[in-house]
This record gives sequence, C-alpha cells and structure tokens, in this order.
Amino acid sequence: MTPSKIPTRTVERLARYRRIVRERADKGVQSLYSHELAALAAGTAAQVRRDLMSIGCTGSSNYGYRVSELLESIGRAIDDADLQRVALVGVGNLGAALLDFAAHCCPNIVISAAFDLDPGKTDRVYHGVHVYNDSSIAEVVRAQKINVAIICVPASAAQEVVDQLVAAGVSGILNFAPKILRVPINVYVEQIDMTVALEKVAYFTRLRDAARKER
Amino acid sequence: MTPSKIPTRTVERLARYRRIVRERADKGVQSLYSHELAALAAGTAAQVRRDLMSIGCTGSSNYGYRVSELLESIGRAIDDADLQRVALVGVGNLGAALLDFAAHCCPNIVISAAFDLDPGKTDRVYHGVHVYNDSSIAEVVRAQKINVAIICVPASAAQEVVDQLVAAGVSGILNFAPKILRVPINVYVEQIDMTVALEKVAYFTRLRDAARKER
DNA sequence: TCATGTGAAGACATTCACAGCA
DNA sequence: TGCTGTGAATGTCTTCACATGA
Repeated sequence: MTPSKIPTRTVERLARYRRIVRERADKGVQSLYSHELAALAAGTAAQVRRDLMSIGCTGSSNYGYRVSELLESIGRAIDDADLQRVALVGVGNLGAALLDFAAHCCPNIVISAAFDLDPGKTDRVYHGVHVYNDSSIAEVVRAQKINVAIICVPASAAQEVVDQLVAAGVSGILNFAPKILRVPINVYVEQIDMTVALEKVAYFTRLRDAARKER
Repeated sequence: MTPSKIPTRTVERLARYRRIVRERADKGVQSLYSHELAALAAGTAAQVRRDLMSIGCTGSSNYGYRVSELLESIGRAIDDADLQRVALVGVGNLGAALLDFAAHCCPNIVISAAFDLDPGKTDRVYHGVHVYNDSSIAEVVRAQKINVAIICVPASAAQEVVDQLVAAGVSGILNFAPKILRVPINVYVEQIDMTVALEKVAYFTRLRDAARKER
C-alpha cells in the first residue's frame, strides 16, 4: 500500500504532536481538545483540527480527541509498517548528539549502523550503535537494508560520503553538513543548516525588536 | 533604520547563497549567472532572480551577477549593522558542535558567551568562547548586551533556562531541545527538531520509493 | 453551550513566460 | 542569442467562520 501524500508541514507537526501527546499520556491524560494540543504545540486550534482531519483522526465535542486514537492515527499516517533502518556517518560531537537523540525518540526508526574514519572510534559501540570504518559503507548498508542516512561529517567530506551511500542504495538523506549535495532525482534530501538557522534567528529577532521600538 | 521585511524562505536562501558565493569567490570566480547559482544551491534560476530582486541586487545579461555585489547586497539585507552577540546554553556534544559551526561561519554574529551547569566545563574556554555557570546567565547576558540565545540543554531543562534568558533581555531563541517553549509574544523562537526531521525524512523517502515502484 | 469538521477565503511561495536589453 | 527583471498564473499553507452534533 502506497502511503498517501500528507502536506509537508503537516507531517512535521504530526511528529511534534505525537511527542507532546506521549508526554501527556505518561501523565495519565486520556483525551485532549484541539485548543489544548494547540497551546502545547504553539499552534492554533484550527490547524490542529485540519492536521488531524487530513489523517482521518476524529474527535468529539465532548472530550476532544482520545490520546489512544491520536497515537494510533499518527503512527498509521507517518510510520513505516516495518522497522526503518538508518545509518549515521560522522561520529563527532554532532554525530554523538544525534545518536543520543535518535535512540530515545523514534518508534519504528532505528539507527542501525554508524561510520567514521577515525580508527579511535571505529569498532566500538556508541549509544548502542556499532561504529564501522567508512570503507565498510557499501557492505553494511546493503547487508542491513538501510535506506536513510544522516550526514554529520565536515562539509568537505559530505559529497563523497553521500555518493557512496547512494551507490549502496540509500534514497533518503538528512544532511547536517553546511553543503548543498548533488544527488540523483530519486533521492530525497533534507538539509538542516545550523548556520543559516542562526542567521535567520538573528535577522527576525532584529526585525521584530525594531518594529516594537517604533511604537 | 528598520530593516525591511524579507519573506522567510528568501532569508534562508539568501544566507545559503552567501555561503556558496563566498566559496566561489575564494576560487577566484568574479560573477555568476542565476542558473549557475541555482545549480549550486539546488534551486531554480527564476527563484534566484526573484530572491535577489527582493533585496535590490541587480545583474546584467552579459555576466550575470557580480560576486562582490552579491555579497554586499546580501549583507546589507540580512546582517546587523553592528555585531550581534549570541549566548549558547548547554555545552554538551551538541553545544560543542555548534560552537564550532558558529565560529567559522557568520560574519556579524558572534557567540560571546556559553553556559553550562557542569563545574567540569565552566570557567574554561571552548572554541574561543568562555563557559560560565548557568547561575551567571542574567549577569553576563546583560553585561554583554546579548539578545539571541541558542538552547542545547536537555528538554527537561529548556523551559527554565529560557525563562532566565528572557528575563535578562534575550528576544530571540534558537532551540535544539525537543520541547516547545512558552515565551512572551515579543520573543522570536526558531525550533530545530532533529527527531522530527528524521521522521520526516523517513516518511518522504518511503513515499517516494513507493511511488517509484508503481511505475 | 462549546468543540468538531470543513468549505471558502486569504496569505504566502513558487513557477511560468515573455518583454527588454546587451 | 541568451540573460535579466517581473507581471501574471499557479500552487501550497493557514486562517476564518459557521453548520452540525453532543
């Protein structure tokens, strides 16, 4: 079954809603109104309702949305039916941080292999993940049927690593290197550019402060 | 002078163009056509032209856009006239990675102080940045006129740290903690949610692979 | 009365397509 | 001929506003 197309921003928010709903569930909450979830997610009630509508999750005017149904619907919408295996390349500070994040958070997604060039890091286990040498990328990716990779190497090494991953069958990339990647059209790339993000925050903070002072 | 409002996505792309243009400039390139910059930025030529138009940067059909004018126009559009000082809170793996990124990249933006709770990390210098104890946040932020902060602490500590920062005068936040922050309306927050990003990549990779197999 | 589900409107962003210029 | 600059068209996302139901 082909998963149906959900709007980009909605997918992002659904993932966020799920994290919030889980937290509430852990505190014993059984159900939530759209305006409650909106407040927790820093959004609007109308948006929450539309997002949930788009994945066929329904509520009631009595109690809002049941936590159990929320979690089930969101999972059905955005999770793989099977386990999805991910590789992480570059076990520096950033890579180590991501191993930690990923270990806690995603249900059907698992980082099943990590790679680094430094012999001091290879053949060890970080956060439960075995670290291989970069030279094993092709072999391990194929053997473990990995189709997504996280790039945490320096910008200068990113393109080469990605070429190897793609050749080995990876078709989705989450790239933290500040470098635009060239990939075949069938490969999905998500770029997370921390320096760009910082410049953006600086710009909009300044813009807002200036607007506020004019009054 | 109030900086003029540039569309959100355009600001992001401009910051990215700048990085790319700098790289070309270092290789001796003097000018670029919109389609060349588009190829390097994984975008379209029309979009590049519109982005540049929106900041009043003009080219010529002979040589395209001059590198020198590109850098000057982008700087005038998105940079502060003065130096913008930033604090980083949480010098773990992620924080250390960000100190490194930020040190290399942003011209008028500087991380001028870092904070951590761990006495083993405080009163030391990481990547040229002094690390203070969290208890000094109010004092240091005020003394250095810091108005933007980067949050790299665990989710459970994020809200408390942000409350302190905002009370001390910070009005822009770049948050890496997987936690939605509550802030006054005049504070700008940019959320970078790595676990959400991973779930998103997993979803769209799967969607695309499925669509491709149908043919 | 209060919250959901949703058509319709509005805001925002991207792409098309072509006039004008060197 | 080949590129820029840009109006207009298209596409995507968000918000409004209200009928409906418990």
